[in-house]
Amino acid sequence: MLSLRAMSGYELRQAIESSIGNFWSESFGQIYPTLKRLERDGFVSADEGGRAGSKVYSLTESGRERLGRWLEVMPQPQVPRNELLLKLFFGNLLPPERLSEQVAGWRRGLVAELTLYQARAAELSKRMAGRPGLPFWLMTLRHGELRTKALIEWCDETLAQLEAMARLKDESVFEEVTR
Amino acid sequence: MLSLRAMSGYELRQAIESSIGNFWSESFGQIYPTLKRLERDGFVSADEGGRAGSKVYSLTESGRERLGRWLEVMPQPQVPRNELLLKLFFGNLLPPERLSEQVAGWRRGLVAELTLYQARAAELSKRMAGRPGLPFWLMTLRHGELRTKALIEWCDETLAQLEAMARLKDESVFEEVTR
DNA sequence: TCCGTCATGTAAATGGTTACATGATTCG
DNA sequence: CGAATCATGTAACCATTTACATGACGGA
Repeated sequence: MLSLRAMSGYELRQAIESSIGNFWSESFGQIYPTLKRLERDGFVSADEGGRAGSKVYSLTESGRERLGRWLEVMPQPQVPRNELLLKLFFGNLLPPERLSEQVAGWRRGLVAELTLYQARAAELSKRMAGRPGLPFWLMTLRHGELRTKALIEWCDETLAQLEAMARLKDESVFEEVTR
Repeated sequence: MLSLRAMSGYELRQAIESSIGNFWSESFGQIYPTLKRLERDGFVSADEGGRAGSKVYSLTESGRERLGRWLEVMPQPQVPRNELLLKLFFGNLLPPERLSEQVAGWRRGLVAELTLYQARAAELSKRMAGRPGLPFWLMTLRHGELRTKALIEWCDETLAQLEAMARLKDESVFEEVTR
């Protein structure tokens, strides 16, 4: 983030939240100690900020070089954790309606996410036109868009199946009663 | 996992790896202390295993009830972390070819994942036919399939864009030389 | 003057992996 | 008999969040 512009720790967090918040996040408890460590190691330098006690950090040459080397390293796939899927895996221990609620709730979140991606892409294209980073920023948004669309599709498919299961269960109860 | 059958800590890990490994994982360093804690709290009980010193854990009634209550709680969305996207975000600091390599590498991993999902779904449907959990297990695999397909699509789109960028850069170099 | 935001930081707790140590059993 | 696998466990370390404490500054 400091490669884009010099910032305080506080601004850093806002910048992270508003630009890469969809796929990365950091808390103050991470940011401040890390800035100190980076300063100690000469990767960033601290200057007096506008107000008393505040500091503005900027990337040093050494830091920029280090960033470049880090960017070149292929990231290894991380272990995913998805609590909804974990619960769904044990779905037969729960009435289908309960599961439907959870999937539906998740779907609502995804739809909100999706509209956010699309709005942000439109806004960025205007506000940041000509900036060298723009194509890459749009790529990350597009990733979110495609991913979210696929997951919404999955929710719809899954909800339909769960509903069919619930209907089947009701029918068998009906048969039991009429038999 | 113990709701499916009684297991040792070692088997537990294998079971996790082979069934929900796509969206969850646990290490021995987590498993063994957790089993002790669960036994202390009465959620699981330990019996003598087949070999000396080994224990087979099973879920108690209290544990099954607790599991049921946990299943009902809606999971809150977790903060995602995607290192590839993080690097892509700062893509203008790197030659496009370097980025292409990374995206292509990721794509290879995704393709392998996808074939695994499809193979597993076919195998499960046969081997576990009639089991009450089967529909839910297939749902989690279907999630992986749709998600992975979307991400492969994104990779293709992104690779095309990166290539176009690289071509554009080469052209402008060519112009500089011929001018 | 008081509230909201800007701003920095630390301590405690949590969650999780990795490395290490140890030993039983099985199979070729 | 040696290697692979089954099996349990602990200690160190790393990453991360949350809660807390503190205070500056600007504007209503």
